[in-house]
Amino acid sequence: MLSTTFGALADPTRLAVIGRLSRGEATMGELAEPHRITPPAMTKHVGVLVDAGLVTRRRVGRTVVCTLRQEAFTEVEQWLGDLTSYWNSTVDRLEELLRGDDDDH
Amino acid sequence: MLSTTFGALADPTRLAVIGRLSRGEATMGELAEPHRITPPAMTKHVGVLVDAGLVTRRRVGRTVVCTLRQEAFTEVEQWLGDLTSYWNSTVDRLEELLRGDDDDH
DNA sequence: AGAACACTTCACCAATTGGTGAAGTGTCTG
DNA sequence: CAGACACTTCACCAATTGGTGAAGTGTTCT
Repeated sequence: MLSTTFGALADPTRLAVIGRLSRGEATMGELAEPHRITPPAMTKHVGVLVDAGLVTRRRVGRTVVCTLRQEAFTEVEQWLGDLTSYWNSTVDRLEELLRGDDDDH
Repeated sequence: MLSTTFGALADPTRLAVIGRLSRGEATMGELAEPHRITPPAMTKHVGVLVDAGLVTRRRVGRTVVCTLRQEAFTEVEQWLGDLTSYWNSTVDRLEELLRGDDDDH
């Protein structure tokens, strides 16, 4: 569900993790490092992102490497696109009309 | 904060409210009607959306009319744009390389 | 084999969230 | 002015969330 995706993004730490992962893969330790946070807390945060389908985890040696699943963001893009395209086709036109910017009529 | 915005969108009822308001203004009653939910619950949901800056409320007679604040979504658009533009400029190129689709080099 | 490392799982806690019914506030209608 | 109407505020509740320290798991290093 889309609300689950937004729920996963509804936390500054997790948003920062997404930002970090958008620059490339990272281990749990690398993700935790900039945030004054304990390992269990980061495990939970990444768990939320994995459950929402935004991130994948795999074991590499004794580390765990996390990767962003770009496909998961297409749903959000779609939703936002639908929302804003509607405005562009109706509200903006109406505003133009109200302002009198009706040159092309 | 962006995480607050996502937090406001992290609920199916509130997502439906946003969808409804994208088609035009609506009263609290109109917003509550399709969701088997009590008035206090809808007051809370809309309150969350107002606090996040996504919606404005104004009294009209004895009803309360809600309106979407489109500007609030530009922050999300910006964030999503940054995220995906990065993939388009690097990851896709890398994948092309790995697949051997390097015709234009 | 034993120690160090990089997490994860396991209680556990305080704060927040989504819901409720009951009572309160402001507005229109007869 | 009395009642109906459209909410909102007020406790209150159960479930979820974000955090912790302590103990457990799997991997590498010596």
